[in-house]
Amino acid sequence: MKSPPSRQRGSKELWLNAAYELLIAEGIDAVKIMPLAKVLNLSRTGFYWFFEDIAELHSALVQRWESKNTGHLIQQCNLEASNICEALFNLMDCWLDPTLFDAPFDLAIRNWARVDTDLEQRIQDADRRRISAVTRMYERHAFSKEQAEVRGLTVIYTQIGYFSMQVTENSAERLARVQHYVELFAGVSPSQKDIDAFLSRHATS
Amino acid sequence: MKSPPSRQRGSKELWLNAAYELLIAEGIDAVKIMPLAKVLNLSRTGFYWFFEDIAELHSALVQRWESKNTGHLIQQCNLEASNICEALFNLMDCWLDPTLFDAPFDLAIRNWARVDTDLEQRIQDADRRRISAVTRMYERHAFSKEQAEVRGLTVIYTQIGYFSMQVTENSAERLARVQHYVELFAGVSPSQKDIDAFLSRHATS
DNA sequence: CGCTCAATTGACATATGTGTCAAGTTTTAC
DNA sequence: GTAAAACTTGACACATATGTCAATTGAGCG
Repeated sequence: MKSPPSRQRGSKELWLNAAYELLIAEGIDAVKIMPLAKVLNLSRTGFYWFFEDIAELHSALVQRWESKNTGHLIQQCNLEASNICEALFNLMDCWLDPTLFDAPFDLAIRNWARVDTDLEQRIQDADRRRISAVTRMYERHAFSKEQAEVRGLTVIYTQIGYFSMQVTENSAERLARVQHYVELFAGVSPSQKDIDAFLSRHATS
Repeated sequence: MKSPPSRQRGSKELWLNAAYELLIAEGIDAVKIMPLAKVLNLSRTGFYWFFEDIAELHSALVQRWESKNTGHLIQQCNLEASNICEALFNLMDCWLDPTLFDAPFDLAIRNWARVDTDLEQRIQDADRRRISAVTRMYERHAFSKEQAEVRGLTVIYTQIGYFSMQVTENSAERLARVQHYVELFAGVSPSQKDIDAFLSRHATS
């Protein structure tokens, strides 16, 4: 059995978390052992007790990403909804709830993939799964295959574009804007009932 | 007067062009003097004859970007159009004509800005100008201020998202898709006349 | 107490990057 | 033809990164 860890100073998680923070803040090129050691106040070489080399740290970061963002997005698309607006509001929850979707993480991984062929492949798989989930959502709400596809693509592009541009709106602005996005992507105005349900989900406590 | 240059091996443009290629291919962290020298088959130190230091090279890259992408996008928004679909088709020319909009360059600069505060400021200015141009385009075609704004934002986000995701469609697919984007962003189907005008502009010779 | 083993460390070897400088080599212009 | 301007170079000094290794620390246990 695992006894209470009562670890010494370092640990795999400690290094990994610091790497995650650096990746998000400055991109993969900043994720280097020496700066991490400085931040953690550990000796640089201690790193090698937990990881084979820097490649292993990098791949641990990718695993963390894979087991997070895409899953939640697809889950939101598959929630029960009685009309397209309600379904879109469910999806838009990802825009507003950081526990559902870690946008800075997604962005950082995406930028990294620009210089890493393997990772690019994995991203494109994830993107296909996301787009397909949104497209099927449209199809369930009586959109033609072609309409569903264009709207599925556009919704995902818009989300990535929004995050890529690092828009700084306060949450009230964003919340108000979402209703208009839903109208645009649905092609019809959402009912007051659906708007209210959405707003109450995101009410500031 | 300036006599015909008939340069020796190096030149400011030579280094700058190589830097531009590297920036696009691998991001700003790859734009370093040693690799550039290797590519150009020049000695590393020759660089310092043309540039003060690496910061000057970087700032030359930003200047090149500023004097290119945003201008053309705004220009396309301001073209005369008799309806919103025609106007959107004009804008979408930027998606299809690399001389109007250098998408990889835009992306590379955008990623770079994530770790450079000054540059981030300049990008956000450019984004504001782009969004405002699209918004005013909608307003000229009788959209309400609020509608125009949401649609202006969405069009720009979609464009950035599309390029960020490095979608690989062949030009026929993309051309077909554009018509559906126009329909979505206009809220009405484009006339056959407007479609034809658009298609003939982008006919493969 | 002192053994053991997980965790940590500093010294070493090596690679890649920046920037300076004095000494060269071409061109061009008179 | 020659002198000045335009350009190139290798040697040097220095900083930051990766990875190996043998020696050391220190917590817990018998």
